[in-house]
Amino acid sequence: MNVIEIDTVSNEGSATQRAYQLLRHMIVTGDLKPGEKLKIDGLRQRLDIGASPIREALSLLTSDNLVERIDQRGFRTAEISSDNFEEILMLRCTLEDLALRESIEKSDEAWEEKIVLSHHRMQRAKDSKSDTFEQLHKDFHMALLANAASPILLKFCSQLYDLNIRYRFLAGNALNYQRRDVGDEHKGILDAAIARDVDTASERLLNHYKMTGAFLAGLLGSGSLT
Amino acid sequence: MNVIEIDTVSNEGSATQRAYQLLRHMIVTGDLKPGEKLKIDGLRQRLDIGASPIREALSLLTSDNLVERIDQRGFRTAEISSDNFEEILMLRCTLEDLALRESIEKSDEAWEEKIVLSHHRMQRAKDSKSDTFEQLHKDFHMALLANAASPILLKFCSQLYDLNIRYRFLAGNALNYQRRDVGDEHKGILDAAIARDVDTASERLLNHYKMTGAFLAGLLGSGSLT
DNA sequence: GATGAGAAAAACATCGATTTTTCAGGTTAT
DNA sequence: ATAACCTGAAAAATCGATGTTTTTCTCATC
Repeated sequence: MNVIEIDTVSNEGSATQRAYQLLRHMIVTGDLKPGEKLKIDGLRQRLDIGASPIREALSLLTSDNLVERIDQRGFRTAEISSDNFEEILMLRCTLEDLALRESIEKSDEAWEEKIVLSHHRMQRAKDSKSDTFEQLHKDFHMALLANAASPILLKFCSQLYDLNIRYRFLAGNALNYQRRDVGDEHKGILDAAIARDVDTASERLLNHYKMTGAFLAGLLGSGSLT
Repeated sequence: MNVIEIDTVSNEGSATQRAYQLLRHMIVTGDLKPGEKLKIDGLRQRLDIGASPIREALSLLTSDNLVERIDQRGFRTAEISSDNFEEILMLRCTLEDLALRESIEKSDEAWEEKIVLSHHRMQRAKDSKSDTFEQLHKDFHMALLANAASPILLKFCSQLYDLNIRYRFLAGNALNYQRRDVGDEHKGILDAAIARDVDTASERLLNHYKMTGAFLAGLLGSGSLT
């Protein structure tokens, strides 16, 4: 048993997990374009992972709505459309509202400390590489909901978050995103959550989504993404 | 369009699709018990399908929350618990309410005809083999929602339906289920939907779920399923 | 009688090769 | 000119074999 950790990132976990993470990242960030055909052989070479793990990873992504599987005809990345975007936005508002209320209702000190911490980490990374910021941004939003004792609901929220962020990346993320006063919005949500003010927190959270949503919907409508 | 028996699935489509359908059926009906280890080799022999398609099918089922994957340690069916059941019930009520309202709002004659037809088919199969009835029962419920132009929402509803029906099967489905006046409840929902009476339809639908839910929650609480 | 090391067995994960299916282009018949 | 029909290349799906990890079992030791 040789414990030789040469390449921590690329060699830990199963090949399937690695393929899943890599592919998801590539799709969400737009590295693989909407509707693009995903040829097994091409990906096999590009990721240096065998066909079976790639196939399994793509099957997993299918259920995340990031990949479509066409029987006997392979896989392709999910298409984008303004209808699709609006549905995601609508569902996020409904489900995150639900989750946030439950999360705050069950709140305790440990949870409070976690959201403060993840907010701080996100703030600190405001100007760093967008990948890092985006991860911390997701962490913050999921931390807000994390106290809801509803695993399925949280899974839905996480999926919808990724579907949504994909549109943001496709629109050229950081550029326009951090220009609005998102910092203030996050602080506002955090404060209301700490104060256990459910209604205010929820209202601010949904507003936060709808603002970004309206902006992206504009882009989609104008056809600059298709 | 022909109403085909489920058994005809044996040779059509890809091996992965077959494995997926078969396994899902086996899990939902309780043929594979909650928490049971799913040994690839055993399933390979039992279904007469190679390991790769089975693996892929299990990956798909993982994202349906019917199977859990433990890295490097294989697959097992999802556990059951009363918490899990209550979450499913809660989410179904929220999401189906949403979908039903949108579906009725966008209603047209074609949709109206479809729900009448699927209701009739379900009624006709009331006394037949439970598998057939259950399929038509799901068809009816999904037909009610089908007009909602929200593919993701419908997918969530379908997933939650399967998660829920699993509990019904585990409780010894048909036995107690058809004893209550479920026929009347269905008719009531159908009538309200045809009349485009959104509030009544939604109220009846949710009641329909909560009645079954309360019964099953009782069983779960008493520990007769665990 | 409990414990823990180490070996054997089982099961998982992955790869390479083979089979099956689809797709594109050109050909023939109407 | 168009539609139906081949045909070969490309890709997907699947199988069988192989390498690794986990689990089980044995047996000596405390």
